[in-house]
Amino acid sequence: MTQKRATARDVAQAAGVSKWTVMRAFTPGASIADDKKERILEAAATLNYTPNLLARSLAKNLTHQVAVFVDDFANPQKLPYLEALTTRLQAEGIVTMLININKHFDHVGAVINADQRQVDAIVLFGTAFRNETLMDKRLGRITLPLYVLARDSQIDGVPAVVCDAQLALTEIVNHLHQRGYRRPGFMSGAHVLSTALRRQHYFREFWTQHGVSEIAEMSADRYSHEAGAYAIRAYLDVTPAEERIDVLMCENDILALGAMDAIRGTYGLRVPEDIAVVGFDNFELGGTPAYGLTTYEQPIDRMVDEVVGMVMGRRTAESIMLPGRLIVRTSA
Amino acid sequence: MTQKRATARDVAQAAGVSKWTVMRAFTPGASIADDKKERILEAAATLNYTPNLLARSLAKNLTHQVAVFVDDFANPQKLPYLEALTTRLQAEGIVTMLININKHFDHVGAVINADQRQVDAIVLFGTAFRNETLMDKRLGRITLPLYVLARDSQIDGVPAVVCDAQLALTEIVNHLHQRGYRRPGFMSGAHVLSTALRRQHYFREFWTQHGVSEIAEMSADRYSHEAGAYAIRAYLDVTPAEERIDVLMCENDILALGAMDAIRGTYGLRVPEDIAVVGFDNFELGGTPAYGLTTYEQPIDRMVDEVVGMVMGRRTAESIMLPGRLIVRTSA
DNA sequence: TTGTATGCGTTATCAC
DNA sequence: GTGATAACGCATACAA
Repeated sequence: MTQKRATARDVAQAAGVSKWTVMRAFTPGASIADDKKERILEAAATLNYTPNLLARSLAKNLTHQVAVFVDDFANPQKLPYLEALTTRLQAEGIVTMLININKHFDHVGAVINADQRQVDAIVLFGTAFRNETLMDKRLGRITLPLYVLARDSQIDGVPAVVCDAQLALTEIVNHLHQRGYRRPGFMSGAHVLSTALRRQHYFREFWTQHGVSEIAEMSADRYSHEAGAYAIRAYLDVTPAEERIDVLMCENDILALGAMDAIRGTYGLRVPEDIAVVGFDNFELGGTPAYGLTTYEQPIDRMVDEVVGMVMGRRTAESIMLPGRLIVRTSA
Repeated sequence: MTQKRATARDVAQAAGVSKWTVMRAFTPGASIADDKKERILEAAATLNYTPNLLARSLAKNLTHQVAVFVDDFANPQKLPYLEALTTRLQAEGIVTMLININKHFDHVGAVINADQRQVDAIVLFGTAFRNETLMDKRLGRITLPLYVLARDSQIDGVPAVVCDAQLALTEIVNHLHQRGYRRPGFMSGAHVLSTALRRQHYFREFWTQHGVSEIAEMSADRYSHEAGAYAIRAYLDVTPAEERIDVLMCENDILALGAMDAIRGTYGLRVPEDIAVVGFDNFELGGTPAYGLTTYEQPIDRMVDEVVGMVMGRRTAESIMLPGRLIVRTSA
C-alpha cells in the first residue's frame, strides 16, 4: 500500500489554491488570508500532509542534522552524555546522527560522508582525531564546523569543551595530600585518549608542588574493568610490599573499580588502608557500598550546553574548560 | 570562507563535458568513455567534488537513514546494542539517527519528524510503544517500516526481535531448582517495559511446573542500582526472617547489583547462602569478584543482525526470538 | 494577499 | 557514449 506522501501540490489542488499559498500556510510569519489558511490546513489534515524536511533542507542548504562521532562504546559514561546531547539538540529541532568510528569506518571517511549528507556540524565526542587527520588529501579544505566534546582538541582552530583537568587534579591531589598519602601511582587507559585528557600530566605536576616527585605509572590498554585489574596486578606482582604506592589514581572509574577488585581480591589488601583508590567520572556503580569510590564528577550538562550553544552559533566558538566536582567517599 | 561546495555542473565545466556525463563518472555501472571518465575524476579531485547525498536522497526517494528510538539511557546495556547497530548499519551504508524519546519528545512527534525527514525505517529499541500510540490522529496511516528491538512488539504487524524469554527463564529456573532453591522472589523494573519483557511471566510459569506456586514479588520503579536496593529493602523490612525468599531473580543486572548490595550491606546477609541472586543481561561489572552475578546473556549481535536484515529487506519481516546463554557464577 | 518563474543537486528517461 | 528534458518537493524573489 506504500501510498505516496501528499505534497504541497496535492493540498493546493484539494484546497483550490496554488501550491505556494499552501507553503505560506505552513510558514509561521507568512501573509495569507485567514479563511484560506484554514481551508488549507483542513485539506492538509485530511490528506495527511506534512512538509518534506528533506526537500526543505536541499532548498535551504540547512539540514538541522548534527553528526556525533563516538569511538569507544565500552565506557558507560558515554550514555549520560548522549542523553544530554540528544535532549538538547532535539530541543533545538536538530537530530543527531550517531557515527561509530572504528577500523571499518575511520574519521576521514566519516567526515566525508557527513559532509556529503550536508550535516550542519560535527561533534567529535571523546574521539581521537589528530591534526594530521585533517591534512588527509581526501578531505581537501573541509569547511564543516567541528567541535570537540570531553577531550582536548589537538586540531588548530577547532574548539573543545572539556572538564577542567587542571582544577580537577588540584582538588584531587590536595585531598589526597591532606589525607596523608605520599606515595602516589597513576593508571592511564587507552593511549590516544590518555594524553589528550591531561590528567596524568596535572597529577604529576601537583604532586611535585607538594614535594613528591616519584610517581608510579601503570597503563591499561583499554578503559575496562578487566584492563584495570590487569594493570594493577602487573604492578603489584613485581613490586615489593615496602615499595608499594599508598594511593592509586585511575584515569576513570571503570579502571578504578577493576583495580580495587584486584587489590582486594587477588592480593587480600585493603582499600583504602593499604592502597587508596581514586577514579574519575562518577560512574553510578562506584557509589555503591561495595566500592565507595572517591571520584570526580564531570559537569556533563553544562559541557553539553556549551557545545550545543556553539553549534547553534549562539556562543562564540572557542575552547572552554568547565569545573567539575570532587566526590569524596570511602576509597580515598 | 565557507566557500560553496562544488557541484556536478562545476566539474562538468572544468572537464568540458555536460553535467550528466559527470554523474555517469560517479555511477558504478554507467557507460562512459574511459578517457572522459578519467578527465572528469581528475577535475572532481581538484575541485574537491563529491556527490551531494541529500540531493540524491530527494531524487531517489531513499535516504539511507534509519531512526533508532531510545527512551532509557540509564541502562548501560544500551551501549553494546548501539555499537552493534551503528556498526552493522554503517556497513550497509546507512546512518543511524539517534532519537531520544522523553517527555519533551514523545513517540508520535518523533515518528512524524522521522517521517518528514524521509528516513527509510524506524527501529524502536527497547522503547515502550503501544498500539494506541499508532492510532493517534496525528499519525494518519503511517507507512514507514517499523521494527522493534529487544522488546516484545505490542503493535499489530510490527515485527520484534527479542531474546527468547521463555527459553531463558526455563534455563534459569531449572538451574535454580537444581541448586535446591524453593522460595523464589522476582523483582521487576519500570512497569511499561516490564510486562513486555515477559520475564516475570515465565519465571512464575516454570516455578509452577516445579510445584512452587508462591512467588514473592517486588518492583523497582526504574532500572537502577538504587531502585533495586530500595525494592529489596522494602521487602526485607516487612518480612520475618523465617518467611524470606531464598533466591531472588531481578529483571536485569543493575537491579540485581543493587539488591545484592542491600542484602549484604544493609542486612548483613550472605549471597548466595542466605539469599541467592540472579540477574539478566550480563553487564560487565556483574562478572567482577565483588559480585559474581549469575545472569543470562542476550545474543546482541545476532539480534541486531536480524533487525538490520529486515531493514535491508533481506529477511522477511516477522517477529523472532533468539536464544541467549545462561552464565553461572557465584551468586546463585 | 496571491500567483509565477527559477533554483537547490541529483536521478530517470529519452533522443541523438 | 553523450546531451537534453523532466522530475523530486520545497524556498526565494518578484510580479500581479
